[in-house]
Amino acid sequence: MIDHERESGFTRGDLARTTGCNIETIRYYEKTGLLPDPPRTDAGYRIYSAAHATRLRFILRARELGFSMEDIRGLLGLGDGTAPTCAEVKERTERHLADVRAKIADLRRIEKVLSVTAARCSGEDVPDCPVLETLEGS
Amino acid sequence: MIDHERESGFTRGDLARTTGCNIETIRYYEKTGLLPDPPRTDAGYRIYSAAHATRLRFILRARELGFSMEDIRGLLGLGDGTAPTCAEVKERTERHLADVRAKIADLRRIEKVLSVTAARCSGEDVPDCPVLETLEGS
DNA sequence: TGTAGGGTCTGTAGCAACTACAGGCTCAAG
DNA sequence: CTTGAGCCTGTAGTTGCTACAGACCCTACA
Repeated sequence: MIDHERESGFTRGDLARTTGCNIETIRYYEKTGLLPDPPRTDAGYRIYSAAHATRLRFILRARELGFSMEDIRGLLGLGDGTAPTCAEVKERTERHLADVRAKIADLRRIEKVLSVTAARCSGEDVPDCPVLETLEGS
Repeated sequence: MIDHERESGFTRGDLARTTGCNIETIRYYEKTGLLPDPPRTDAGYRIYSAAHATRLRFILRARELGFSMEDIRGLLGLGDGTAPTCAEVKERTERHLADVRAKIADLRRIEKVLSVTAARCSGEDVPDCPVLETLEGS
C-alpha cells in the first residue's frame, strides 16, 4: 500500500512487456483466477512481483501447448487448493496428448481431401468446379 | 402461405433429422445468411424444400472440412451475389489448405513436447514433476 | 505550477460458431 | 377437449481472449 512498495514490483504494462502477454489478458487471467489478485498502490495500480511473472509464464507456456484454462487450473492446483500429485499431472497431460493426436488425425484427413480436390481444379473458369462438387456430394 | 404448401416441404425438425444438423444451428445459419429465409405457414412455421437441404448439406460438409463461415459465404457466392469463379474457389481452398497444414505442424510440435514430457514422468508422487518443470522453464 | 502525454483503472461489448434455455403458440392424436 | 410434442421468438451462455470508453493517475518538461 505504501508507495515504496511499488518500486519493488512492476506494473501490469511491465509484466505484459516482459512476458509478451497482451496487457488485457493479464487482467482476464486475474478475473478467472489463474493469476492471484496482486496488491495495489494507494491509487489502485496493480503491483506485480517475480512470482507473478513466473506464474504467468507457466500459464502462457501451457496455453502454447494447447492446455485449456481448465487444465491449467488443475496443473496449478487451483481446484482444491492443494498442489496436484505427479500422477494427476501425468493423467491430465496424457489426456491432452490424446486430444492433440485426435486433432492431428482429423486435420490430416481434411488435408487429404482438400489437397486432392484442389489438385483436380484447373483454376479456369469452367462450369464444373471439382471443389464445389466435392462439397455437394457426401 | 396456404396450408397446402406445408405438405410439399418439411419442418425445421425434419431438416435437422435428415441432415444430422442441430435444430438450433439451422436457425443460426438462417440468421447469419448462410441459409436463405424459407417461406412460412400461416402460423409462422418454416417450410423447407429439397433445395434447402442441399444447401445445408453443402454447408455442413464445408464445415467438416474446416472452412470458416466466411469462406463458405464466399464459396456460395454470398459476398457479391454472383457465383464465384472456379479460380476464386481454388484460391480459397488453397489458402484454407495452407492453414490446415500450418495447424498440423503446430500440433505436431505440441505432440512431440507432450509425449516426450509425459514419457519422462513416472506417475509416482515424487517431488519433481517433469511436466511441471517443462512448463516452468521456457 | 501548469499541462501534455502516457499509463492505468473499471465495466462492458465484441469475436467464432454455435448451443441451450424460457415462455408462448400451434398442431396432431386420442 | 386435452395432452404432449413440436415450433416460434429472443436472449444468454460457452472458450479465450481482445478492444473499447470514460475516468483517473503519474511523470516530465516549460
